[in-house]
Amino acid sequence: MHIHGMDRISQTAKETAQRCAAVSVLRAGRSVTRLFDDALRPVGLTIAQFGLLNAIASYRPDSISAIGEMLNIDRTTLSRNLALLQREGLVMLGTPGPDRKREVLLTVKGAEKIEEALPLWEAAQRRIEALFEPGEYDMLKKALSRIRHV
Amino acid sequence: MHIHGMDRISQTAKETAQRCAAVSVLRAGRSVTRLFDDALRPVGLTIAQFGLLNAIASYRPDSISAIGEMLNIDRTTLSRNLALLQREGLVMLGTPGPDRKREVLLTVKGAEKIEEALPLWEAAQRRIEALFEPGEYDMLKKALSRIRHV
DNA sequence: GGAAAGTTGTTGTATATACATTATCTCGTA
DNA sequence: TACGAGATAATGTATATACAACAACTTTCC
Repeated sequence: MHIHGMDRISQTAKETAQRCAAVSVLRAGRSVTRLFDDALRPVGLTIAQFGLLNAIASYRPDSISAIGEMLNIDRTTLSRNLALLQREGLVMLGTPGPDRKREVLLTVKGAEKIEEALPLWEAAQRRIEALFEPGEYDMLKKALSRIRHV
Repeated sequence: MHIHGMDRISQTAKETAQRCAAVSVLRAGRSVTRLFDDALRPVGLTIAQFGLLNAIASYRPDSISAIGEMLNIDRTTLSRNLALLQREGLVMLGTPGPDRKREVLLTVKGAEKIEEALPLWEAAQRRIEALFEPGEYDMLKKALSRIRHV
């Protein structure tokens, strides 16, 4: 096919942009972030914070690094994100053991915050799921999980 | 099924974490970001910057906001990201017209940077595509694009 | 036993992201 | 014509993210 009004670099750039996995995933990431952040704003949580609280509630991690492996987040990022949640009284960080690990615990206030946020999260989550046919959403999650383990 | 050693909130939290679209997408996003950032480090670009340069090369946007619509990025974010690329001499921002729009142009140095980065990007991109069967990757992109337009 | 290597967490720095607000301009309309 | 609505960009502020470097501890291996 002949290409009109477009020089070579522009054409290559267009193909790159269309093909790039990072462009696709990150663009969708900004959309979901906006959707869930908007939904959770009334309870004063971002979706990142809600996800972090849920990870802690799920697994009672015995170290900060353990959360990092679950969520694929760098320890140094978590160090700061947890400091914020601690400041808000939603989590407690145990004193470092002899191996320097710090247990991470949900406070009562943190558990209540999750409960409070849950229906707001559910509404947003349904908006996403409604975009897909049955089974399709699970396939998407499987595909994303494959990327995660690259 | 009976649940062992797990209280109610922990069980709910686990289900939430498994189901949450934001957790899936953002976790994959951190992985791809790391993969591409590592790949592009030798040429001094992040994948966000490479994506932005490619968008500019593709469409010669007549305003900052126009890039935002393409990439689903807030104008205020772009304002700062572009200032950085301008500082590096990779893009030029036109002087605001009477309607306050600023054209965004790739410099020669910017075009060269894209060329230089392209093989590094290609290698990383192939690593992602290799995770999927033929056609599967396209389905993933379609699914993500549906989320993008939520 | 002791040095090297690995693990864990923190801090300095830089980039990415978006909301709220502000400044400036255009345009439609009363 | 003036005025308000909308578009456009910049800036203040806050969160999210990760790499480099560091401190402190454990483990491994000679």
